Formats: sequence, structure tokens, C-alpha cells
Amino acid sequence: MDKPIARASIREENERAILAAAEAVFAEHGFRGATMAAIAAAAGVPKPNVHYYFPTKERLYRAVTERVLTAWLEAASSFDTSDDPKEALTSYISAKMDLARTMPLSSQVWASEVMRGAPVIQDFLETTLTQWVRSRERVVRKWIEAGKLRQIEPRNLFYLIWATTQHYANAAHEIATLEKGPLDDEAFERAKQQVVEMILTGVVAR
Amino acid sequence: MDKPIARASIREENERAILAAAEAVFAEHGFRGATMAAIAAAAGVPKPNVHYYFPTKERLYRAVTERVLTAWLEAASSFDTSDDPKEALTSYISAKMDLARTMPLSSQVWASEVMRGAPVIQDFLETTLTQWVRSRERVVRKWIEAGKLRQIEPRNLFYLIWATTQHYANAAHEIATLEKGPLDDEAFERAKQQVVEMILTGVVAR
DNA sequence: TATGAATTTGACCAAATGGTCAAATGCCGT
DNA sequence: ACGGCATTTGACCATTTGGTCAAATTCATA
Repeated sequence: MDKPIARASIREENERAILAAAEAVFAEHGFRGATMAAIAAAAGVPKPNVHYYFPTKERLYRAVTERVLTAWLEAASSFDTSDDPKEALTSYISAKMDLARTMPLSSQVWASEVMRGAPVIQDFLETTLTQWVRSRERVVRKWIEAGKLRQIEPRNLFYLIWATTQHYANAAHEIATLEKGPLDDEAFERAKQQVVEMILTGVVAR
Repeated sequence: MDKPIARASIREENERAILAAAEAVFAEHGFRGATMAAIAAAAGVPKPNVHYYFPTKERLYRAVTERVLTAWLEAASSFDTSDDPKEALTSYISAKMDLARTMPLSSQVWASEVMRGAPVIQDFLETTLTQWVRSRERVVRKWIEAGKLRQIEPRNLFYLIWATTQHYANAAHEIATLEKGPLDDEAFERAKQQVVEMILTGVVAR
């Protein structure tokens, strides 16, 4: 009945399940604190099965980080949607907030990896990220020179944006405690809007 | 020569060294990923010695988190130094930035703990932190009603401040990579000033 | 439906882990 | 110098860990 490709191959499906489980466990316990047994349990498969698809813990972790970096780059692209700083920043901050909302585990894995000194994504930080920042720094500087933004060091603006948006993922539990429950869609949209507004007001020249 | 209290008692000195080492290891690997052996090595003492002063890993971790919470509260107090929002926020943000600078490991332990769902500091989040926020929310709302601040949800302002300041500790490695080296005192002071400026401009009514 | 490949799984292993213990050593007031 | 206490330490233990393996089972397809 089904075409051979209709039902995703067993391999694909299992890899997806294991990667999702691994992301959750790595997000919660970091690379070293995560155990293959916990990942296997979360994925609902016997432990040797995990090793069948991902021979070592490190290879599995690398596979997880690739998803994280891909998501980062995708959100980053929304910075380039406009030449107008208000639009560009709004689009970028919104994309980052949505990323934190839809993929909080990715953000946590990133944070955990960076706190360890980024042994695995160091290369990404030094090449792709560094280039992205350099390039967009130039854009921000042009906006400043054009009198559209206040005099700020572009990198400090990026840190402000990254920190705040990722916070809604990394500190989701803390926020949920303070708000007496996780943010619902409505509350999150309000937060997103206010974050955009506070940052924009903070950096756009009046 | 020395009075009996002149040289800190052996116990105090050892506990200090072990706590400092533990904080570093917990910050880098989280609770589960940290090993007693690594902590002992970092403290320069044999492993059973660590257990002599802190019977279990969890007790040691709790001791570390207490330092973290104490530091949090101390910085929080600087919010109350003035009735003027500009002054109060400047003072608070500066204190938070200084905390991230002088005690980055505390910030990382906090982040790691929150990402795990705060099993150890949950009580602090629910009682002390919640009360602090409730109380300062009222202050912020008064400022808004007095037309001194823009219309914002006070909590979102706190998240903005916490996220950004803690980022300079949690993401210190990422920042160091992008800046081709850790921030020196001068660069950090500039960053602090700009963070204060961006946030203040973002929330103070014009 | 027979067959080779892909997948699954329980049993297993060496190393690492948190923790223990008793013996040894150091410290300090008398 | 002594006696009691705090501290130190190597050896040790049960459990957990990442990883292996060979046998069993399922799958695809000819």
C-alpha cells in the first residue's frame, strides 16, 4: 500500500525520536550529566538501540548541536529582511523570541555548551558566528552613522538581544514559578511585543 | 606568633577551598555532570577529604547554592537605593553587572540549576524571589502611574535586566571568542554603561 | 516464500562514580 | 611530653556508566 518512502524509513523515524530525547536530556543535564540510559528511556528504546544509530555519546551530542546551530542560523537570517533598523530589529527579535518559544531545548543545549567553554561548537563560534557578527556590525554602524540608531557598540546590542530572547527559554522554569504557571500563548505574545518595544526604544534614535 | 584566630581554622580554610572548587566544577558541568573526584582535584585535596567536610555531593551542592542565593540577594538590595527610577535602575543594573563580573560562576550555577527545573532552589524561587518580585513590581507600577516609566509589565523589565546582566557571566566564553579575548576592565565598564543606557532609554518615559 | 540485510535486544564488560572505613598523622592545650 | 581531638589518606565497595556482542527478530524484495 504505502510507497517505500511513504512511511519514513525505520531509521529516520528512530533517529528522530532518539535525537529529540537526547536534546531534552542534554538540555536538562548537560553533556556530562546526561546518560545514554536516560536518553534511551526517554526515546522509548533499549539502550543498545541508541548506540546502533549513534555509536558514541559524543556523536549523538554532535548531532544534537547541529540541529541547534541550524536553528540559530535560520533565526539569524531574519535580521536581513529589511534595511530599516526598526523593521530589521523587530523581525530579528521576534524570530529569536519565537525560537525560544518553539525550541527551548535548543537554547538550553546552547547555553550549557557555552558554559562548558564550547568544546564542541567552538569552531562554529570562531567562523560562522564571528563572520555573521562582523558583517551585521557593519550594518548597525551604518544605521548609527545615518542617525537612525543611538551611539552604541553594535556587539552590546546583539548581546542584549541574545540574552533576553534566550532567557525566555533558558529560564522558562524560573519564569513559570514567578508567573504561577508557564506563559500561555497570549502572555508570551505580550512579552515578545514588550521586549521588541523596550529594546527598540532603547536603541533607536529619537 | 599568630593568635589562634589569626590563621583561619583549618576547617574554615579547607571548606573555603572546597566550596570554591565545587562552584567551578558545578558551574562547568552542572550538578549531575560534576564529579567529586574533579572537585577534590580542583581543591587540591584527596577525595575522602571532601567527604569529610561535606558528607554528600548534594550537601556540597546545597552549600554552593547558598552562596549563590546570598549574592543574588545582596545585589537585589541595590534596587532600593532610590525612589527615582533612573537612579534605582542604574544602581540595580550596575550591581547585577558587577556581580556577573566578579562572580560569574555563581551565575552559571544558577543558570544550570534553573535549566534542570530548580530542584534545589525551588523553595527560594517560590518564597523569597516571588516576594521580592511582587514587592518591586509595585514600586515599578507606581513609577509607571507617576508617568516616569513607559507602560510595561514590570516583570518583563526584570527579565530583561536579569537576562542581560547574567549573560555577561553565562556567555563569557562566547563573548570572549567574539571579542578575541575576555573583556578587560575597560571594555566591561563600557558594556555596563551601555547596558544601563539601553535599558534606561528603553523604559524611562521621554 | 526464501534470503540477505536491517533492526532489536538481553547479557555482558571495564572503567568511573559516590561514598566508606580504619589506620595514620597532625594539632593543641595541659 | 602527653593525651585527646581534628584531620588526612590509601584502600576499598557497590552501583552506575558508556559501550560491546552475538543471538534473535523483522523487513524488504526477488
